[in-house]
Amino acid sequence: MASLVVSRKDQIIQVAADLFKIRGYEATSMRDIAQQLEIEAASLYHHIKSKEEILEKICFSMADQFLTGIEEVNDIYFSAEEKLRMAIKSHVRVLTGNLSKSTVFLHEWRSLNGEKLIEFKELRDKYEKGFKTIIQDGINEDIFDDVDLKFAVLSVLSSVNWIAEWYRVDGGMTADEIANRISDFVMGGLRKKLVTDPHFKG
Amino acid sequence: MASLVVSRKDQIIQVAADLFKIRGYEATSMRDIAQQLEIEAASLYHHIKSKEEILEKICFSMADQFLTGIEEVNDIYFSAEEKLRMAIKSHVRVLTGNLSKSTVFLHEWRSLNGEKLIEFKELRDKYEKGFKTIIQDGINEDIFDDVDLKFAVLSVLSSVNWIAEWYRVDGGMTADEIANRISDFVMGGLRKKLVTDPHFKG
DNA sequence: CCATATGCCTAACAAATGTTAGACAAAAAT
DNA sequence: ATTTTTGTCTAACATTTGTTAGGCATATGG
Repeated sequence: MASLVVSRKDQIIQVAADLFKIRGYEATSMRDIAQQLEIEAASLYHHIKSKEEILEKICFSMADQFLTGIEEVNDIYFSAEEKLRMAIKSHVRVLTGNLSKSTVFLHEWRSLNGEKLIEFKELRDKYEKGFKTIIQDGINEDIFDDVDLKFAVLSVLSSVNWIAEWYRVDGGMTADEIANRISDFVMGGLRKKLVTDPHFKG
Repeated sequence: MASLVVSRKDQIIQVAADLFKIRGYEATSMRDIAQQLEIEAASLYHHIKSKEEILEKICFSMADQFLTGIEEVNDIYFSAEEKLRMAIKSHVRVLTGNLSKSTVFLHEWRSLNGEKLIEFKELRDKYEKGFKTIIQDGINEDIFDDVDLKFAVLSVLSSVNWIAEWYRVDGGMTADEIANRISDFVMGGLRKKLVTDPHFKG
């Protein structure tokens, strides 16, 4: 079943993700996807149940990766700052690891319907909660400013998520370099302003 | 022509923007828009030329507002920090002033075609350049860290743009409050780390 | 060597899409 | 009072959409 070579189904999903990223889910037709694979649209249905199944597979597989990352970080005992840096690193790695799928995860999930949509939103909230926990830890540890929690989380998530809008694989920055710079940046906004050394770089 | 009461055309565009924000441009049909106005789809065409014209009107009117804001800021002589705070304030005001249209401006512009798409991208680049100028000023003035310019701009824009994802009119925060908090936050990431006073709040 | 599974094809479908044409009523302008 | 404008309607259109049915070929496994 699962093998080293990419299954046809996975190929379809990846190609679909690439198109969804560029044109959006609704603007991408099954014939567009098929054309990219040089087959007919009807042939896709021997591998997938429906167009929406493709979207579900993308959204939930990414949700899974993002969640796994932050859960691992929260399981380990570390300082809040260390945790936040690790969480950001994990996030950027997942995101840059599959940019197309990540973009779909971030923007196209609203095309999900019914139970799947509810389920997805729950996972998304769970992920936000993971960051919230870390920042709350930081406030408790007196490391971070006592900023409004929700606001801080949103600021952090906005910084990391916007990467999907501008990151290019050949842009010269590795995932970890980006993660470090973002960490420095948001840390500057969160950390207690006690610094004396002008060359301090966090 | 232009009057105090909202023209039918403007009503259509506003209703369309609201739907585009929720479901996306492609997923919103002319019949959806018509239904919201309690008329038939065909009736829309006495006011607008095409579905895409609606999208164009939304995208370019918002681009105009955002650009006007930052140009005003850059015309005035002020410190870079002051300018950045003003630019952020202007941005948040425009954004919260019409959340639906702003969201369309941020996410649905890719459904534009041909010349209009190119034109729009130019305006968008021009806006980014406005922020870039401010931050460059700050670096020259030795107020901001010598961060990579492009990276800093993207960080700032990510912070302000993500607001569209979570801001609710009844959420208890005014536009200016949000602007101030974001300013504090990004300033923490940009400003030279020379602070000694632990109660310093920028 | 045969049976089965895999992967693709053509053809077709019902539904939904953006849009046009032409008619009719009410309001505004002359 | 009559013309013009404005705003809507019904009806229809060509196209595109996601999807299904059924068939044919190649590879796989007994």
